[in-house]
Amino acid sequence: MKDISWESYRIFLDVARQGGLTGAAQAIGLSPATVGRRVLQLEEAIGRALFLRSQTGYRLTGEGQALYERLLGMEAIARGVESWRQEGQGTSTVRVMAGTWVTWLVCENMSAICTGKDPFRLDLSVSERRATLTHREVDVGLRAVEPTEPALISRPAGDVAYAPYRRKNAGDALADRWLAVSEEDAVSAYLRWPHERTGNSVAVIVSRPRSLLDLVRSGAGQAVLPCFVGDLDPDLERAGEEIRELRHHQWIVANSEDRHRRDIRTVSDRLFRLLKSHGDLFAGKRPSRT
Amino acid sequence: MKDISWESYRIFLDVARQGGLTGAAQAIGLSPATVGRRVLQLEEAIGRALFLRSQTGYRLTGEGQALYERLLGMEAIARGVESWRQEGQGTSTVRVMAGTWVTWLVCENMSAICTGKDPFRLDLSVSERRATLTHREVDVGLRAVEPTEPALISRPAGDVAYAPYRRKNAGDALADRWLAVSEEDAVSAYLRWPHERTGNSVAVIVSRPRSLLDLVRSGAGQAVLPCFVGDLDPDLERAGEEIRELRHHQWIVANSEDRHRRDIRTVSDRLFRLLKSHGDLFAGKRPSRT
DNA sequence: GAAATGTCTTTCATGGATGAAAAACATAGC
DNA sequence: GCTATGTTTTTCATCCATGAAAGACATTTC
Repeated sequence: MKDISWESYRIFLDVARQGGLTGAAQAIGLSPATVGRRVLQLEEAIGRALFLRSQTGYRLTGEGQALYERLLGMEAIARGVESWRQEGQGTSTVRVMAGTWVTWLVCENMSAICTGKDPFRLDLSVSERRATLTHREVDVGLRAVEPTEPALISRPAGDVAYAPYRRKNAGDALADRWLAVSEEDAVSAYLRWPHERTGNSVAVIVSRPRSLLDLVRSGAGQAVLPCFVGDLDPDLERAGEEIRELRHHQWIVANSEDRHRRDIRTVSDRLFRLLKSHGDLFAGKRPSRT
Repeated sequence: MKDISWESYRIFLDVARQGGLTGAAQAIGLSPATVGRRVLQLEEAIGRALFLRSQTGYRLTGEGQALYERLLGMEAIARGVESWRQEGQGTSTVRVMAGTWVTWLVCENMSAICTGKDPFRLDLSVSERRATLTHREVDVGLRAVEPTEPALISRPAGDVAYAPYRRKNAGDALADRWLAVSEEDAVSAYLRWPHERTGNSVAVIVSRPRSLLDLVRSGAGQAVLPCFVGDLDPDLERAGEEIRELRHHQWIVANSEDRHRRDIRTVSDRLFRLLKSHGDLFAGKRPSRT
C-alpha cells in the first residue's frame, strides 16, 4: 500500500487554516489548481471526505477536523526543526509555551523579555495542555507540575494562587452565577473547579479562558481566576477567599540539550525574573496597587 | 524563503534508518537516484551536512543525528494518522507504548493480548520516556505517574517494586560491581539509582536496560531490576531488600476520545488483566514459582 | 437585476522530477 | 590478486506534476 506523502499533510494544514485553496496556494507557493489536486489525492488516500467544498471556500468536515488536530503535532515539530535550522544562520527564534494568563502577563511586559535589540525572535504559543519539550516543539515551557524527564531542566518559579472574582460593587447578586469554560476545554484544575464544586450553577460557558476575564469585567458573573490576573485588574474584586486546593507551584522548563543556546538561556532567565518580580502577586498576597 | 518539503523529512528518516539509499528507496518506493537527490536537496536547504557518504552506505553525522531525533516525533504522529485512517477500513492497528520490562512481559504473554483471531494488529513500541498520548502517537500507554490531562483516561494497574539482583550462588564477590545504563539513557528513577546511590562503583555500563538482565544472568555483577523480572528468572536471586524509594504505581492510559474504539478498549482491558494477574509479582511479594 | 469580485475547477502545454541503465567504486570471498 | 556483489553516482529519455488561463459558479455591491 502506497504511503501518504507527508507533503500533502502540510498542504492540508494550510488549506484548513486558510479556509480555501487560494489562500493556501499563496502560503505554500503553489497554484490553487495544484493545491486542489493534492487535497483530492489526500482524500482519496485517506478514504474520507475532509472538506466541504463550496464556491466560497473549503470547510473542514468532522473527520477533517480530527485529522487537523492530529497533524498540528507534526507541524509543531516541523517548526522546531525550522528554528534548529536557523541556529547556524544568525537569526534565531525562541519558542515559548505558556498558559493563557502567563502569556497575557508576558505580552503586557514584552519589553522585559524581548526587545528590538535582541538577536532573536520570540514565538509565543498559548496552550493549556502540557508542551512536549522532549520532542522539541518548543524551547521553553511553563508548567504546573515538575517534570520527571531527566532530559529537561526545570527551575521553580514560585506559587500560583487562585480565587473567585467579580466586578467591583456588583454585590451578592452574582453569588451563584458562575462563569466557566466548557468541560472539554477545562484542562486545568482551576478551569474544572466551577464544574466540580459549584453544583450546576454555571451560568455562562465560553471556550477560551481569556473570555472569562472579559465576562467578569462586564459583570456577567463570577469566575475563578489566578490572583495575579484578578488582583491586577482595578475593576475587579475578590468574591471570596483564595481557593487553597488550586494553589500550585510553577516551573520554567527547557530541554537540557539546549543549555548552551544563549538566546534560550536569555529568554529563560528573563522569564524567571519577570515571574519572580511578580511573585507576591502570583502567590495571592494582594500588594496594594492601582 | 522556500520551506522545506515535509516529504524530504520522511525520505531522510528512511535513509537514516536503512543506512543507505538503496534500502530507503525500496522502503519508500522511489529509485536510489531520486532518493540521493532529495537528500542532497535537504542538506542544501538545511545548510548542514547530514550524512557521511561512502560507497558502502550513508551514516548520520552529529547534526544528522540531531535532526533524526527531532523527526522521530513527526513520524510517530504520522503513524497515528495512518492507524486512524485504517479504522474505517476493517483492519486496525492498536499502538501500545510501554517500558522495556512491561514490553518484555507482554511479549512473553502475547497470546493474552492479541491472537490471530483478533481483528486488529498490535504495534508495540518500547520507550522509557513518556508517550504523548495527547498527540495520538500511541493509543494505549503505560505510565508510572498518573496523567493530569483530562483528555486522557487512566486506570490504576497496581504497584511496581524494585530490588537488586545477582546470579544465584554468586556469593558476595559482586557486592560492589553494579551494572547500569549510561547516564544519558537513565530516564527512569530505577535506572538512575545506581548512579546516585552506589558511589561510583558502577562496573559496567550499557545503553539498553534490556542488557542489564543479560549481564546479571552472566554473572557480571548486580543490577536494579523490577521484581517481576528478577523474581521470575530462576537463575537470579535478590542481592538485597526491595528498594522502597523506587516503588511506584502504574497506570494504563488511553485517549478518552478513543473510548468508543472497540479494539483499543479490548487491548486496554486485556493489558489490565495481564498486569492484575501478575499483581503480586509486580509488587515484589515473591510468590513461589519455578 | 446587472455588474463586479471572489471563489473553485478544468484544460492544456511545458519543464522539472523521475527511473532505467550504465559507470564508478568499495568490500568481501576465495 | 581477481571476481562477485553490493554500494553510490551519473547520464539521458520520458512522463507526470505543475502553472497559466479560461470556464463555471456563488456572493456581494451598486
